[in-house]
Amino acid sequence: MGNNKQIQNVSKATIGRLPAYHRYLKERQGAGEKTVSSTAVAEDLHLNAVQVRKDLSEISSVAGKPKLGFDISELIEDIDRILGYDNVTDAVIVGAGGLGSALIGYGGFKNYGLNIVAAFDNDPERIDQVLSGVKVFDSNELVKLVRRLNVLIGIIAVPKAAAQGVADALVEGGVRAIWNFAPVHLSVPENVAVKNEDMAASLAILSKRLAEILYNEK
Amino acid sequence: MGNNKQIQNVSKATIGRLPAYHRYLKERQGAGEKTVSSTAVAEDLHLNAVQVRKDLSEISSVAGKPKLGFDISELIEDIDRILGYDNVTDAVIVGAGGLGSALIGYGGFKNYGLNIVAAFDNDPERIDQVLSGVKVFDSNELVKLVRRLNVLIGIIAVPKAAAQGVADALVEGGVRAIWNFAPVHLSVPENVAVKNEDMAASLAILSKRLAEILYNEK
DNA sequence: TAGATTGTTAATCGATTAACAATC
DNA sequence: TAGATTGTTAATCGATTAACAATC
Repeated sequence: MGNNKQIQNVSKATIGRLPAYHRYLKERQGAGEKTVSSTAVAEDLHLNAVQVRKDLSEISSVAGKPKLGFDISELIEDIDRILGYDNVTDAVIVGAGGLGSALIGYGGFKNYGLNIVAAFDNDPERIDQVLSGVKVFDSNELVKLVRRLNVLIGIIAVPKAAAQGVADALVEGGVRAIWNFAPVHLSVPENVAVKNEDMAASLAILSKRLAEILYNEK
Repeated sequence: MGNNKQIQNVSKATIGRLPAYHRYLKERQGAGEKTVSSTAVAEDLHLNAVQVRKDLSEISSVAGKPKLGFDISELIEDIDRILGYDNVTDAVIVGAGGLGSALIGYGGFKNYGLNIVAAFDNDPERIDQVLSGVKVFDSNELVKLVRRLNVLIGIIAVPKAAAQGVADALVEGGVRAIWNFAPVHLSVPENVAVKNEDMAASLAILSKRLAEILYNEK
């Protein structure tokens, strides 16, 4: 019942699935549906039905109804609130090269509650450019600007040799969460969250599955 | 003992950590070290020492020596072999826009055993371009070309509306593993592996940790 | 030798899945 | 009403962590 479900209470595994539910629910809503059953969600997303039922009942502020299922717009609101999609958070990105500019250009992060307010680079050719509406500043200004803008999230998209230095600067500027696209382990204080986007790890897992598949049909 | 450790026997969680070990070991090797203890690895990568010891003993073809630790170059070779970093696999990428060209330009995948041999796009402005040495072909040629090149891995970096169609074409061409950067669930036959690079899910998990940190010091 | 570090067994933890009664 | 679908408890699974004897 209560309307105060908090992100803290929801398991990490469930949180990781919420974006997929959100996309799916938006899609069904767009198709004019009003309710959805966990059975249907499970089938379409290729998940276990019990898992979906548990996830949805855990996050839903309104109980599902036997025979009917869950109210789609209620669920969407709940996920919006839990993941903070409704109140956008500011972030900065460091590194305006290939990956950095792709991330800036993607633009879709706004839908996920993330608003990139500034980019940083130390290449004079990139400084002062405006990429997809985001201005590139000199890395020297990072600490000062991050502090002034009161930004809590930093995205690292620099070559690996530079990543730790950037992390240090972000922390010094007051950032409390770092999304790291550089293939290195970052050392940060305990009270700063780091999420590594480790492409090599993803690729390793995909290769493992591929190897299994090929092996099984040998 | 035996030199035939296979990727199949190693747990998924361990596989996911191997790339980080690999990077770390390369670094120590570069610094002139010959052996390394799991205690040291654990400390530097902020992992649990028992976990590291278990991972390393699981993958190492040569047992670690009490007091000394593991032989660095042996470990590197073992990981190379398990993850297939030693025998490069060909892949194609579909979508040569912002993210696609960033991935192509990254180039570092070769170190991870992945060689991008062709790109596809349906935008006439992009077709026939050569990005970082990779030629962009017309998407119409995808099935034919993938089949002819005998490529087993496909990378999807197209807008979400196009992703399922691309997946179908890749499968038709004979691809057995798909690395999907589009924010959609793909339906593929059972004997095709899919690894979703779900940025929204990563971001959700990072936001959760940030929320916890801020909550705890409220 | 002494002790740092290994390998392995057992305990714990978190997440998934199975089973089933409750109910719209 | 009948039955599809929920919510919840218990069983299972995989992964992590703790404990400790073996050993270079």
